[in-house]
Formats: sequence, C-alpha cells, structure tokens
Amino acid sequence: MKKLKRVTIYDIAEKLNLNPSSVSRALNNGSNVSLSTRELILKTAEEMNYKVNSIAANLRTGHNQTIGVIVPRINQNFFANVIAGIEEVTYEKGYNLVICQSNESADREIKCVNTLANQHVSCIIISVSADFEDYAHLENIRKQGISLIQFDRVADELDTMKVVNDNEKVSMEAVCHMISEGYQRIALLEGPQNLSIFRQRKAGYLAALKKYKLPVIPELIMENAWTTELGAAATKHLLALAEPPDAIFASTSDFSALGVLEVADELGIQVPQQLGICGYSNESFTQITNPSITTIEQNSVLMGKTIAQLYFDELESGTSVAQNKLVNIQPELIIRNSTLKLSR
Amino acid sequence: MKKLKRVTIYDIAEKLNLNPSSVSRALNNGSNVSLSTRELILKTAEEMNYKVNSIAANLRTGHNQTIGVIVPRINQNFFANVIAGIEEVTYEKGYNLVICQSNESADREIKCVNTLANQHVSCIIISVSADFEDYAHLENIRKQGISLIQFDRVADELDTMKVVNDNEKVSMEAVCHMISEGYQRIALLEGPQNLSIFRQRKAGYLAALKKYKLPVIPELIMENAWTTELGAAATKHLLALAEPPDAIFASTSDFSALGVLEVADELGIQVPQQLGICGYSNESFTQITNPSITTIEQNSVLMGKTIAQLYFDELESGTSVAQNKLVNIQPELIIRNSTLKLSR
DNA sequence: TTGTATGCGTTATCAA
DNA sequence: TTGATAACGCATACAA
Repeated sequence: MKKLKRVTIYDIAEKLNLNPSSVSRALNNGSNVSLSTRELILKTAEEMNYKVNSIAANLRTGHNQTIGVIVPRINQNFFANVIAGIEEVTYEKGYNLVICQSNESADREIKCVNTLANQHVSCIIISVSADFEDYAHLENIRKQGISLIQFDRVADELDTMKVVNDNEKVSMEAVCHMISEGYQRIALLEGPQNLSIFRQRKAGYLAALKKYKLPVIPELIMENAWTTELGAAATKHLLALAEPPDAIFASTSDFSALGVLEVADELGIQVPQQLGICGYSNESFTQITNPSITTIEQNSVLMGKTIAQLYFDELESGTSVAQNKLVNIQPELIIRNSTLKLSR
Repeated sequence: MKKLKRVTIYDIAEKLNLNPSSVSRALNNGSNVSLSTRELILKTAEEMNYKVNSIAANLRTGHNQTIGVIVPRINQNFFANVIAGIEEVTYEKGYNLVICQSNESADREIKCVNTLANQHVSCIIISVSADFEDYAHLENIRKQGISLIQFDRVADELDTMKVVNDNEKVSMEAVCHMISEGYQRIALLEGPQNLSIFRQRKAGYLAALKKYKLPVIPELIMENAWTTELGAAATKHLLALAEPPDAIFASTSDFSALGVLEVADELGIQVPQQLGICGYSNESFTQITNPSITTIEQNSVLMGKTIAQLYFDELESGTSVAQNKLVNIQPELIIRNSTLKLSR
C-alpha cells in the first residue's frame, strides 16, 4: 500500500553532485565540511523534505536513543505520574520512551521485556508485576548490555539500580501520628507480602507499635485489601470483632481507605472520633471526602524524574558506576481530618 | 562502556556450519527449511541466548511495528485511559507504542511529530495541543506514508481519521436533563473555543436552550474555566450577578465543577436545591463528593481500543480505505445528586 | 575539505 | 532444501 519512496541522503547528494558522506557530515555534527556546502546541504534537505531514518542511524551506530518502561497499568495515577516524570527528562535528552503494560501478569511482563530487548533499547525501567517468583527474564537483560532500573515495586534480590519510596519510614510516621492522636488499637490493611513495598509498609506499622510499646494483635492485620470493595469487606470484619480497632491504616491504597470510610458511614461510626483512617497515595479524592482522609503523598512525578536522571548520570559518567544503587524518594504524610481525634 | 557483543544469526550459522540465510528462514516463517535443521537452529539460538535485532530487521523490511502517540499530558485520567486502551490492542498485534507529551505546547508537539517521523513509525495517534493555528507539521506526516489518526481534540480541517466523543449530543442531553429538573438560568463554563471539543459542548448547551425556548444570556457564559481554581473564580463572579444562575454546566472538566461546588459550600448555597452542577469526565471523585456530581463518562478506554482497531482495520484492508473517517464514541450522562432538584 | 569504501544485522532474490 | 549475495540508509575510518 504505502510504497512512498522516502528522501535519503543519497538523493540529496545526487541532486547536489556531492557525496553522501558529505551530506551525512553536514547534517550531523557539521565538522569537516565547508560552511558554504553545509548551508547548501541543509537548505536542500529542508526543501526536499528530508527526514533522517533513525532506524538506519541506530543500526549503524549500534545505540538506540530509546528507553523502555514497563508498568503494571498505565492508567493508574501513580504510574501515570511516574511516566510523566520520566518523559520530562528523557525528552530533554532527546530520548524516546516505549511504554508497555504488564497488566500484573508474569507472562506479559516477560513478553514486554523481550520485545524491548529485541528493540535494543538502552535502558529498561520497570516496576515488577505482583505475581512473580523468578526473575530470570530480568537477569537476562543485563547480559545484553541493557541498563536496568527498578522502581517502586522492586525485586530486592536483583542487583540493579532501584528507586523507591521510603515506605517504612513514612508508614511508621503515619502510625505514630495516629497513636499520638490517642488511637490504641490500630488495624492494618496490608498488601501482598511478596512485594517489598508492602512488606516495608507493614514493617513501619510494626515499628510504630513497638516504639510506643503497643501489642501486635494478629487479628487486626488483614491481608490483601487492595480495592474499595476489599477494603470495605475487611472493615466489616474488623468492626465485628469482640474488640474492634479504633483506627485503620489502609496501607494498600486510598481506595481501600475509601472502603473503610464507606463502611463506617454505613454503620454510623464517627470518623475520626470513633475510628481513625489513614490511606496511601494521596489520590485527588482524599481531600474532598467527608471527612478528608489522611494519606501519604508519594511524590511520583519526582520519582520519575529521578529515575531518568539516574540513567543519564550513569551513562554520562561513562562507566557502569553503581549497578546496585538505592535511591529513596521521600514520601510525605498528609494529615487530614480522618485522623484528627484530639483536635476535634 | 557497554561493548557487549550480541549474538547474531551469523554466530549461530557459524556454530552450526550453516548459512545465515537459513538461520533467518528458520527463525522467521520456517518455510523452505527442513524440520530437522529448523529445530536444531531454534535450539541453538535459545542456548546462545539469541535475540533478534528488530532495528536491523526493520531497516531491511522497511516497516516498523511501532505506533507513536502524542498527548498533551500522560498523567491526565482521560489520556492515560485512552493510552491504556490503545496499548491493549497494539500489544495483541505485536506492535510497540512510543509515547510523547506535547505539554500543551505547539513547539513541543512539532518536535514530537518529527522524532516519530524520523523513527518511521507506521502510525501517529494524536490529540492536538490547545494553542494551534497551523497544522503543516501534521500535513507533512502523510506525505511520508505515515498514517495519522486524531482523537478527542481534533483539527477539523485536516483530512484524517478521527475518533471523538459525541460531545454535542451528550452536552445537550445534560442541559436538557437540568432543564427538566426545573433549572431555568443555566450558566456555562466553556473551554478554549479553538478546540472543537469545546465548541461542540457549547453547541450542545445552546441547542438545549433552544429546544426549550430559553434565552441565551451572554453574561452566564464564562470563558476558560479549566481548573478547580478557575471554576471557583468563575462561580464567584456568576453568583454575584444581579440575576445569578440557578445551575452551572462545567463543560470543561469535573475539576472546575468541583470548584463550583466548593464555592457553593463556602457561600452556604444548597446543591442541588438552589444550584445545580454538572461536570465533565466522570473523574473518580465525582461520586464521593457531597452531593455527588452529575457528569459525563467519556468511555476513554473504549476510545483507545477503537482508535487502535481503526488503524489495524485500515492496514489489513490493504488499501488506504477511508482517510477521512469519523468515529463517534458515545459518551454517557451520569446523573447524580448535584442536579436532582425535583427528586430531593 | 571532500570522496571512497565498508559494515551495522537482517531479509529477500537468485542460483545451486 | 540450502547457499551466496545484494540491499535497506546511514556513519565513519581512511584515502585523496
């Protein structure tokens, strides 16, 4: 169908009775070519509507100004923000971004990694899927000379650059805040423990209890309350206990915190007076619920910028600096009404 | 730094005392190669950890299984959803997605178009930037044999495939709904009128007034109320009028509708009894505000899928079918409490 | 400053 | 069924 013949440096050379190599030189660095011919070449290239064929150039030079990004879902606030941050930096550097969704599926993640490897991208930035045990596909990447940067959900055992939130510290801060507001029996909605981010959030929760010498009560720790619905279900269960919690830290997400709030409303339980709630991620809706929800801002755009910057730093430093390097992006506790028991 | 020599079909051929072309055949379609040697080749390729070099393959075949996407911002709900939809389809087809942000800047949009053109992507999917008058950069694309699909914010004058919401129809529906709930003086928060989506929404508003023979009152039509803050400012102005509106259609976004709601709260104005509010986009927060906000669901993921499907349809039909083709994705009016004057 | 020649890794055409 | 070879468009080392 589309057999349009594109303009090449050959065509330009022919038209000007020059050599393709001169055209190439003029178009690129401009070195070793007289000013007059250079201008002539540039002008004719423009006139003939010439566009470089980056594919050919990449094949020749062996490197590809492209970075691959693999995330579970593109249309999730946090990931969309990280990608936007990455893009901001890569754009400045003239790099392109190839985006893939793993859809939380191991199979798909492997396929994504492979296509990116085939494309010979110079770097793969990835937040791993939830259901993973074996990271051979990622080990393999490095053998092919492709940089690898993990973020957010990282596989600790892999020796790569990592950019993460300091989940533990901020989680501890959040729970300490709740304790200092007078909450005594704080429940935890936790995420899949094979992901380090959720292990860290739990660790922060435990550290806070320890600091204040509060007992760890296993029945107050609920697994896998990701969504609004699961958060609601967990809350119903918790509030039906003989000794129900007086606060809930929804460490999985603001969506599950929303589920908590909805159930509290349903049961006529006063928030924050009878039940404190803290979420995670600072979704836009947390500031307009009633009461507004205390949560954690992950600084996701900044995280994206940092990730990209890390790659270019490594690249420009010339040598494979610190393969195993951990960068912490400091998240912030955003205190809102849902945990302000004292002040109300 | 990274001078890893990658395994090529040459290496495989050498090892097996075969010819590179046989290896290529075995690896690709498998035609014209005996089963035994084919299996041998596949096995050794696996063992040697061979990965195709898609760059070389693309250069040779002349086509690139890559689609470029340009949006104003990646981290905006609507666009993130459209991209997710596109990705779902392109992934199935084995195509890659290169993503760029124009950041609402004309300059940047042109640069994005150019890099994608240089990469010889087979298709560019774009939602144009707000501040545009001249579309030469897009005209140019087609001259290079690259398909062009516009979505959402489209340049009418360009003869391309377009996928849009039926903004006018649903806007009319929304305003009719408000009128039938008893609102009489309905204000409009409108977006930049050089973008057709905003012209259409306004047209829907005007059509509804006309249908019910209500007068068009210029002082009730406010320009450029994009954000929560601008929506709030416009609302303050409107409510301070001698004859203030009894409803506001925030056709720009739910964020501006949120601004309206906040000001109403501030001034102690009852929603929906004294003031009706309708937003646009069905952001997740609209269902949990108090009252919940009537809005319009744009079916953005479906839109993304449709766009990608359109490209592959054109591709597979073999011939450049309908260059100028308009597909309407039906948005839906979501009626919530903020406009239910009668029922309350 | 310019031209010549070669190769990047593949696929496609032709011959064996 | 297999092998030899050219070509995709460009960049670069080297020669002129």
